Amino acid sequence: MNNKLVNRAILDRLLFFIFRRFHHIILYLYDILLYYPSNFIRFRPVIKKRISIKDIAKQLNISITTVSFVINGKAREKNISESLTKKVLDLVAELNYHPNALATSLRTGKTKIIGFLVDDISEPFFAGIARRIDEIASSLGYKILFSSTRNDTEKAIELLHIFKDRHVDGYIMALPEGLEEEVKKLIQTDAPVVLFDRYVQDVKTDYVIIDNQNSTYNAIEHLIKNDYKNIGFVTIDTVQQQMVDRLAGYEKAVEKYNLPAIVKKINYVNSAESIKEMIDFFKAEKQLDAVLFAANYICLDGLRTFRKLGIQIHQDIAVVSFDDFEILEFCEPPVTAIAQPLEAIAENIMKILLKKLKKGSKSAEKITQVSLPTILNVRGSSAKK
Amino acid sequence: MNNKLVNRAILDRLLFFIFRRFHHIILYLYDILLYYPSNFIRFRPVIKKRISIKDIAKQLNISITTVSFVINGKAREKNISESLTKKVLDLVAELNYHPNALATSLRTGKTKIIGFLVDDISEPFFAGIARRIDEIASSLGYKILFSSTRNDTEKAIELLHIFKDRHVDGYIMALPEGLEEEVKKLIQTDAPVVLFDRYVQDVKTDYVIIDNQNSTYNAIEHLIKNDYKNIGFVTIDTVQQQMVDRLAGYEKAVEKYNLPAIVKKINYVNSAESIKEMIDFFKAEKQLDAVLFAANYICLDGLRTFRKLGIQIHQDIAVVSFDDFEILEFCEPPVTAIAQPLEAIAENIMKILLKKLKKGSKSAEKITQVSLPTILNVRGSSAKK
DNA sequence: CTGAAAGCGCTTACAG
DNA sequence: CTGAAAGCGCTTACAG
Repeated sequence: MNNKLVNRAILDRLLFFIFRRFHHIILYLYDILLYYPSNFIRFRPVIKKRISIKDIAKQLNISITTVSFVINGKAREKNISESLTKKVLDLVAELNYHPNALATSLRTGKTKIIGFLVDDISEPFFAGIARRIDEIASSLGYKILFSSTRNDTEKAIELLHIFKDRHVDGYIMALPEGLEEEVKKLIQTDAPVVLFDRYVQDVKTDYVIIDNQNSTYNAIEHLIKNDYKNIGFVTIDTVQQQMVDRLAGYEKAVEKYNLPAIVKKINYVNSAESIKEMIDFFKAEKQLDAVLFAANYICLDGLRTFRKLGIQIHQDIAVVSFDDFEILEFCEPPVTAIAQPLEAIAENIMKILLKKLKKGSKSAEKITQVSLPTILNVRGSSAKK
Repeated sequence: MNNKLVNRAILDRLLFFIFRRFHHIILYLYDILLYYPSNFIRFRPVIKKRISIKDIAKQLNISITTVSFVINGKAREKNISESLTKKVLDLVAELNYHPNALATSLRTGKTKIIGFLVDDISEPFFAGIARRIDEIASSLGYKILFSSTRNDTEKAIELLHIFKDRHVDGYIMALPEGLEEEVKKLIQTDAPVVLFDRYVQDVKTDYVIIDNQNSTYNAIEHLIKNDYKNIGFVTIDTVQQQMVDRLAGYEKAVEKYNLPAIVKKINYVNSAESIKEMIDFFKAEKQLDAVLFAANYICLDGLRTFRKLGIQIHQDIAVVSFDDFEILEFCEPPVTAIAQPLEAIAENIMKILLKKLKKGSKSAEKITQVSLPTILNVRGSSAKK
């Protein structure tokens, strides 16, 4: 019964008062006693505790320094004998020891965590990027912490701060509106940041986008070659650079071929409102023989509009979608689409980020800005008249 | 020039040899000097360093203990005077101090990170759950670390270990095949684990699933009420409990109404192979007037099969899909579907997990197993003959 | 070739 | 009502 009361706290106090200078030595002896209790006195069962570098060192009677070096693959560099190295590695394997990542992080300042911030992780495009980024990151020992801003600037700023507090090593984000200044500040602290999907002329940083202007230009040229002459362009009313660029590509193409520019800029609130606006648009512009929808959700609403108006794809109007998604394959006929190269986008993001991560936070690095080509998946909806 | 060389390392050494016992006091003086260099000697600009609890304490001339208590809202509890509390909070706000989450985690053993493990984060169902879980978690100070197993058992086990090494506070997972033993081990260590989507009879743990059996039962009953008499069921050949339950619901329904059970179990490898098998099936079973596809990807392949065979939805065969997804709305006519309640699933997962997180890791807790009802979205594909 | 010890930035049991 | 100090589990500059 009394043995139970002999716990570390009480022992500590006693030892402290007996002889302060030998505190550590005595504690050490006490530890031995804890580890091999049966050799000394009857003791309550040893509590299973997470094994640490100290335990490894103790069992081999060497210092934790040596253990640390071996574990971190610095055995050769630090001239640690092969036999000792092997002993350490064997024990590590035997005890299934894994270093505490938290302690390592606190010490080194690196967490091997990357923050991933997008509007909504459940959007297929972002979810697709997330999966691919995670795959590359995981293979290199990094993990992804994600969050969705849900188009809320306040929330986005807060999330950025949370990432910072948690010491993420790097940031990947589809820049939310209103976060330009925060991101600038972040970049000034030498934090590795890679943007994708959107970019802002004003924010000088690394990013990976697609070549929006040429994508729409090529799509429109494809329609023109298939004899379409009244080609509409449905987009949203925004200053977002990628949407501006898509429109510019359209305008460039129709101008070059001397065709009329028929543009509808939806004041996007939600799907229902958007459909209403499109109904008016398509009713007013009966001469249209083709249309390009500037993004997946716009195209979705466009297809819904066609249903309501009884408009037949291809038969009544040729259709091209910016962004490719499964539904397009199931339309009758299937819809031609500009596809974003998810794989390439993810790879480029990670390539840039990892380069920055490796370099350490020395500033004055070069900025890498990548613009990737898209693929035009030609289907029945844009076939020759 | 020489001033530049007066760096902390050298000073440390000197101090160390001069008088070891006063080391700390001297260092403290040195710190003052660092902070107010202009008062003493010409010094290079102070390096901007991350502000810590120490800095707050030093500036107010109080102990870090007090600062810590105030920051953690224990001021009242620890009887710290209101005026001092205010002083601390003011300085914290002024200096924009944020505690280092890493240090807190190392000390407390809590990371406020939840590990989220699924087959593929880019699948709409998982991505949808991910977003909702993140929202609830974020509002409570937790963050989500995710990874995709890609149906690789080895990888899944590794990922689980990585989560463990990173000390996630809890786990949410759609149990991958072959991970039963690992998860059992995890649960034995009192780690909070909540499964969803799948479950295994054998693994006693908390989970949130949907009521698979009743879902298919109701859907079949719906078809029967609309006069369908030869109802097929297309599923995959698997022992996964949720698929077994879906089949059971079907079988129960046709048995009750004395109808034939016409079941196709696909040996699922990929979409192309699956379509091949379905083509054979539908060619052989011409008498079918309705079919229920047991999951979204099966339904997708079913729809592709219909295209190839020129089978018209509803006109030739009534269709119901287990899982609702956007494409179904765009079919002609739109397809009836059993919809999983994403919101409710996410909420239940988090409710259970948070309860376990709060309790601390005392074992002998009750196990919560939730089975949620689904919604049958009735559309044109299953209308009366 | 190896080890003692400081320190990353917190929390908290004690002491007064 | 407040503080000194140990300790979470690592890494690494020094010392020998």
